[in-house]
Amino acid sequence: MIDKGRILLVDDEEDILEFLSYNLIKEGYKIKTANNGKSALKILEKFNPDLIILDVMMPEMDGIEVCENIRENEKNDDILILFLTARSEDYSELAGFSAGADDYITKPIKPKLLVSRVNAILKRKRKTNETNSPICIGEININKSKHKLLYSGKEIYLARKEFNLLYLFMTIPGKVFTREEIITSIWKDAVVGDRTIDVHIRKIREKIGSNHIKTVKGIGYKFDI
Amino acid sequence: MIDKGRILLVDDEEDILEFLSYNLIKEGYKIKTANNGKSALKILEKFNPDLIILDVMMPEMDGIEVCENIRENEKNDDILILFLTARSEDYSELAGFSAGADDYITKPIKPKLLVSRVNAILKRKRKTNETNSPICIGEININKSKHKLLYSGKEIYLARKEFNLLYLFMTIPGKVFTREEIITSIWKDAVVGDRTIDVHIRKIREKIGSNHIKTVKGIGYKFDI
DNA sequence: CAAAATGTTAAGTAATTGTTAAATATTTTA
DNA sequence: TAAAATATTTAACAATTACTTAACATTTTG
Repeated sequence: MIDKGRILLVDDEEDILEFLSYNLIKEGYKIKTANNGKSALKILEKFNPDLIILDVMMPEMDGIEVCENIRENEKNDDILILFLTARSEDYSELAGFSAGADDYITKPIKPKLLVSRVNAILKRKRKTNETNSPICIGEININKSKHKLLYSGKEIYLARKEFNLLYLFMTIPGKVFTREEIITSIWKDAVVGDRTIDVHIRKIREKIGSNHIKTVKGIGYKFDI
Repeated sequence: MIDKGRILLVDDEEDILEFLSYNLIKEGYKIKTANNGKSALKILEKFNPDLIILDVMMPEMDGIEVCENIRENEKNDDILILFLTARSEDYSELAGFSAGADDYITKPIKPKLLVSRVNAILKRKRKTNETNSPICIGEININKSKHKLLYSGKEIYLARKEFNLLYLFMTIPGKVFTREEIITSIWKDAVVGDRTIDVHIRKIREKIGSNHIKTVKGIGYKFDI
């Protein structure tokens, strides 16, 4: 069967893990399970799931906390998180979303609903990943999903921030991205010093030459062939 | 009826031109037609279409060639190109995209599909243009989001204030902008000396010639072709 | 022609970006 | 997990570019 996606299930109740596993394996998903937040975080390192289904109510570390932990690491930006919540715990919807969840399902879980929800959310993910499809401009070929940059056919390694910057510029060649736009898009409104962007730009230029990323003084930077 | 957009149709078969015209006019588009590549390029200069629908198979100059010709001129960056191709000519998809096409439709053409495709592609265009759509007047083409000024096809760099000034004038060609209007729009009520505007105007004139920005003594400045 | 408005220049000032190297964080490796 | 290797950010300073001003010239208008 084709690889429909990888899902990590996190719940303290073994029954629920089994129930979820059963239904999702039947659909063709690759499943791993964890019965607490800590082991979830551990499995996460190796398993590289597309989606994590997380019970909100767990002893020790609850789902919200686990979610925040996951979201802290930028590396996990692409992982979807779906909460399981009892119908009564209404608050969890809010808390969950602000912690970085992408969707939630209320217990009791109906198999059909679960499956269709999971299908939908992963389908959406595949779609947005497609938009992250490789961009080829002139001699420069950049592939986000593979984190790979080819310059005149040979591979050049860019660190993550460098890569994301260059990729951003290349999504709309010629457009001048203001510093503000860059910050909100790459740093998600984190506060970084004034020269941080410049330093990254410098490093990119060091690697691909200084002709492609142009400075528009007073406005921002843009990519040009 | 509102102006939904301007489309240039290029095909060597009169039947198809009529068929396309009929369906697109009904949708509210302004149409011009050409039955070969050469005349298409000629019409292009005056008509300034949003979209060109181009038959791949034409005698003399084929669609790919016409497309490349159009794309050669940077001024036409914003024009969308849609290919008409027979289902068998699979290669044309690839060749077309690499020549700079934005989409393609296979013959035989179904009216509904055609219309929905055209609507979609032009809707997308309007959306991306809405923010800072490029303005093209005579030989002058100014694109705010790219911070780019083309004069007779070649790029001229303007500093930020110069650029904003020229862009402001070009948003309403012919309108006289008073000094007060200019100040509030460009300087956001900062206090600047009496000659500041003049100096910027002078620099713009130095770069694009002194015919386009005209002084209206006692009132302000305006853009004219 | 005189007053008012605008044009021109060069120089001073301000603002923005580039460049380092070192300090922190993070990730990988052993 | 500790050490090593990478990545990211900061801070100080240099370099560059943009902007404004002021003094004077020129043009326009009544």
